[in-house]
Amino acid sequence: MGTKSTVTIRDVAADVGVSRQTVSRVLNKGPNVKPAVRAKVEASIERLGYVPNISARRMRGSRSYLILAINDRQRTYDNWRAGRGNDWVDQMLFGGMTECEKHGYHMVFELIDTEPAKAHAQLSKVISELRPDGVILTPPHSENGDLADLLKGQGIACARVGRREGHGFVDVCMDERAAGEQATRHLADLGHQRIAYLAGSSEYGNSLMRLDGYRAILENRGLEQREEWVGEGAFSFDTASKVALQWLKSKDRPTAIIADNDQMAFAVLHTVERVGFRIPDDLALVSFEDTPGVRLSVPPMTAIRQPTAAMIAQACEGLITESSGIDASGCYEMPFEFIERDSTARFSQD
Amino acid sequence: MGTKSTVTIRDVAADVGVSRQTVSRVLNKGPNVKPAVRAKVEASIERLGYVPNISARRMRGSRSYLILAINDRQRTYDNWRAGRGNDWVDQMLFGGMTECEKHGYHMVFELIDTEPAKAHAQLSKVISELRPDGVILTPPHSENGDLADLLKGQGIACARVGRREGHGFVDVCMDERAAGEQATRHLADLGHQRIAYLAGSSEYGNSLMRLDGYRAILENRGLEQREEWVGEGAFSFDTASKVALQWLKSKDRPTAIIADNDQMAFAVLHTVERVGFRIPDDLALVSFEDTPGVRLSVPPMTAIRQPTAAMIAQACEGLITESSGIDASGCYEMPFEFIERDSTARFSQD
DNA sequence: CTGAAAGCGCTTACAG
DNA sequence: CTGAAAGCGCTTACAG
Repeated sequence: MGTKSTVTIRDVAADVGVSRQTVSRVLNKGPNVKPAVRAKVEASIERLGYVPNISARRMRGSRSYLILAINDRQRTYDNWRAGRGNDWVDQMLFGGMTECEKHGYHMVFELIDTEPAKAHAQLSKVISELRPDGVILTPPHSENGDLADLLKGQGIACARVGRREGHGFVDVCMDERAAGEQATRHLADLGHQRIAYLAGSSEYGNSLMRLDGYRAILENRGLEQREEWVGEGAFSFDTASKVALQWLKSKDRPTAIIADNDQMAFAVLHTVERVGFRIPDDLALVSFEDTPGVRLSVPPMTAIRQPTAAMIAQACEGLITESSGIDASGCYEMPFEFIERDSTARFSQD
Repeated sequence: MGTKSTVTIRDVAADVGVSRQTVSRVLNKGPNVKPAVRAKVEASIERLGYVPNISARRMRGSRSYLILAINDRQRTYDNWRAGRGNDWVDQMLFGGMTECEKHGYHMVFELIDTEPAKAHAQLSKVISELRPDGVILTPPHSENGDLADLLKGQGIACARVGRREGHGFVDVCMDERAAGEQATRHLADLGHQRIAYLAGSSEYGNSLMRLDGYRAILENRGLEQREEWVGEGAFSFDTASKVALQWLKSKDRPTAIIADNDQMAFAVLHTVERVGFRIPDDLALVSFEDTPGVRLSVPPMTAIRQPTAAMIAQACEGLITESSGIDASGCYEMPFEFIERDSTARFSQD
């Protein structure tokens, strides 16, 4: 029905015999429409196949029905080019599009540069062009205060992934500390006594929180803590390989390693192979991202799974609520998953 | 600069002391502006930080600067949920966003259902809302004539992935036959004489073309062709496993298998492991998609890599050209890549 | 080469 | 509860 060239609010108004404003009120679920009139308008909309034009809506109106999700250009391109199969973007879209659709919104995904000055200019440009109702910032842009200020200055709601302040922002995160605890507890429960932690970067707040969780469990279970069992892997394959090699060659070597991201977990995997050990028999391994490669590795890895889709969905919901004038700022902590696979097993003193 | 609340064309006009139409002409690179005036306007735009509002542009104007890319909802959700790491969507975005950005366009990605009636209604809705200048249809929607008609009926340019007709459409594809030839030639060059082909579905045109390429090389090289060496794997892991098992258990078994997609290639990998053979020593294997998992498998697989990003970029370019009133319809065949990894090796009669 | 007028399809105050 | 008017920021004919 109604695939005629273009049905406008005017056609519906004429069809029902009311003014355009009345149709607009029905569309926007406004008050002050007699139920009978509302019903007639709704019927006409259905029959004519009328769909509001988003561009027109946002001209005079205040809402654009657009949520803009921003990722870092460099990292995203690197991933795409490498075809590494990191599914961060997919999970963002999954969560974001699903949520937006529920509310009649559309998600637009854009990339901006890491470099602060460029990032500012590019974000400024895209919000001027698109005038989204809300913007989602992911790391590292979620850490950039200028960007957040720009958005707030233009009256655009802003969600930040991986932040936890709230205060005017829709912040979404996961409980990193609990994730660190979970990984460590799992290994302790399996009987491991010498558990090493391959950290990403001490500048990365979330890394620190996970590490806190690790330490808390070690403390709690009375397991040995050694400074050299906390390594700096710099989120890099090569650096992580070196650290892992050192650990594996040491006597009293760790029997389990927790890696702060998948890249480093793969480094451990390769290093273990190189020295002729086996996972999980000689070493248990837990990773922290659960990108697809982790499921296909040999053996498949036990991992913490970040709730990317859930975080973005929550961000969208918050942003959409905000743009209807209701305060939805705050910090939303989404539950992570822990997925046991074959890279961890009971430690057997042989 | 110019992060004031909102700079409009009016501000620029006032700043330079010309009319809004003149500014509009400069913006749209129209003729009939004195170079000196053009320069002054451009300088003012730069200084004021003016950025055209896309919604306003598409109201009176004919262009929306939006390209809509449509994927199948079911398949996309399945992939996302499974976290299988299929990077189709990523490659679409990679090619599409890069190209759109060059032309000042934005890409919007949307999902519609497979079921024809729903697909029609959903596409109709989203184009009414967004009024994109062009729409990219991917399989299976690219095969749906109704959808193409809907778009053309509304005067929206349409690109189709995997079609080759042209005729009013911007069709993009890869040379499937040549890909089939390439995979087969590679194996023949390595000395394989008994090469089997694990086909997807005979209803899928691209499958048939690849198969043609396979047969052509066999013919050309004088290699044995057996009917039972062309198996129907239905693009499914389980079905493909059965076919592969039968092949591997037969005497005079094939020494190489070409699989029509990665799912089936993985099935072969697992089956080989199950019967105690090794790849590439006992069997060479080539796959046809090169999703990320293929690079992480043990061993990494030799594969044809579909030019997804290039196809979508080409589709965007064609669509943008069309929307400026120039005919860009036709069939664009993009080059595929062939990536040799460790699942193929010289056949040694031992 | 440049500008005054009209209008795209909606929503926002403002009357009634 | 409903409608007549104005206007969002642009571009499109149409004059000059």
